[in-house]
Amino acid sequence: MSQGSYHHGDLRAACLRAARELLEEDGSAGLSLRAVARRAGVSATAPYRHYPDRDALVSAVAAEGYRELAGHLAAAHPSPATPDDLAAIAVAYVRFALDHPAMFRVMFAEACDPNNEERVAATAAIWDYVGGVVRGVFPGADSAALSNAVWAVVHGLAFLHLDGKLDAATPEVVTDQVHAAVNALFTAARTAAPAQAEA
Amino acid sequence: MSQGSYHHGDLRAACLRAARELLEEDGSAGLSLRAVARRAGVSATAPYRHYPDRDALVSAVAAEGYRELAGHLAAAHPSPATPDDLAAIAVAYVRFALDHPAMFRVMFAEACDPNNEERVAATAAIWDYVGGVVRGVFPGADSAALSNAVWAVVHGLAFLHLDGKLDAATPEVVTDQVHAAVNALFTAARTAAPAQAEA
DNA sequence: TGTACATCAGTGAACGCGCGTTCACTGATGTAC
DNA sequence: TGTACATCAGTGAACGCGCGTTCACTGATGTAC
Repeated sequence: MSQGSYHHGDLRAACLRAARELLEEDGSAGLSLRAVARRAGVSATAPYRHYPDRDALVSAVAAEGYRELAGHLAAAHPSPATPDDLAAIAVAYVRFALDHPAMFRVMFAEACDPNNEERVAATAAIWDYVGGVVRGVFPGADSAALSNAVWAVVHGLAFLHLDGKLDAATPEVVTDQVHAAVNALFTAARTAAPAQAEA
Repeated sequence: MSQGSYHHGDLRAACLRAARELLEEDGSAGLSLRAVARRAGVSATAPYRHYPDRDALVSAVAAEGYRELAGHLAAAHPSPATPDDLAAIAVAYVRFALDHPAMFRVMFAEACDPNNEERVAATAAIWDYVGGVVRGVFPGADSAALSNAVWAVVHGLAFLHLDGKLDAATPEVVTDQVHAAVNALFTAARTAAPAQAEA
């Protein structure tokens, strides 16, 4: 009973749901407390019972997004061990971004205040996850640097597709591009300039 | 005389300058036509002489950013031929993002309408530039896929640093991390899982 | 060189809008006796 | 079981704000004769 069925039923959850819908429909510009209240069928000030201010609601949306992304990645491959497995996870990451574009932006764009514990924890969790994958796929590598690099590749692909800088006409095209990009990266080094190849 | 010294002198340029200052000071939330006019010392409606609406001004800022980024990259290394040269360009890309965070976001974030010719052309120019670098450093590779991958790495590193997901305490730290990430990527493949290494 | 005129950059008042947030309130729910 | 009360989720009016944009205007500049 602690957070269910009072007057409205569960306004806290309803606000979150409304916020995500607005986000997907109108982008982050459309995400206002008043619009959320309107969509939840409630007075403009009702959400203040559950969120101290607008930022709190936005952070809650971001937190939910982080949890979903983590689940989505874990589901893509249970125990990745090869570059191909890694590519599958990369595809899942990019697909998540394209499936929830506005939420993905909320998760990773400027409103991110470094003081919000939930966000810091979520970021750390992603980093740890990527680190684990990298250590599994490339044992013995400089895992910190490589984790950054791998995260950057998938994150960059996600944003470039999201922003229309790369062709994202169909999910299949995106999947192929992500696969191709990751594979290209890991085969390029083998044919790299002699200066490094002989080192 | 076509676009200099009329009443104000050159309000068009003054608006652009004011817009960039506001962007760096308050983020994109602070970028309003009224604020631009205020900062340029001019009435709220004066900018309409030079920009039909707010979007036009924002697009002009983005276009300027693209031009500067291109120049910055070209200056980082005149004729890149090795992975190290490529790393130097990666550093330049990330540094540009951190030096002009709000403008970088304007250039690459959601407001990007696919119909704006200036933006499409700028994107194509960056892609071509990266493609040229990649072909120089990795002759014989799948240059389209690898170009996407390389752009994604630098773009991802830029955004992750920008959003505080990676440590960006000092320029030196960032430089080192970018170098490390790029190097890790191009050495990882050589120690990659056998499944691919033997293919 | 001097005057009349056209151009058009910049003005200032006004519009309607949606926003975040406050406040005192109402009325349904759960609880103590 | 029934009544009195406390709690607190949701209400609705109101606030001040800055925004984008319109409109008729003013007045400095450049140009034609």
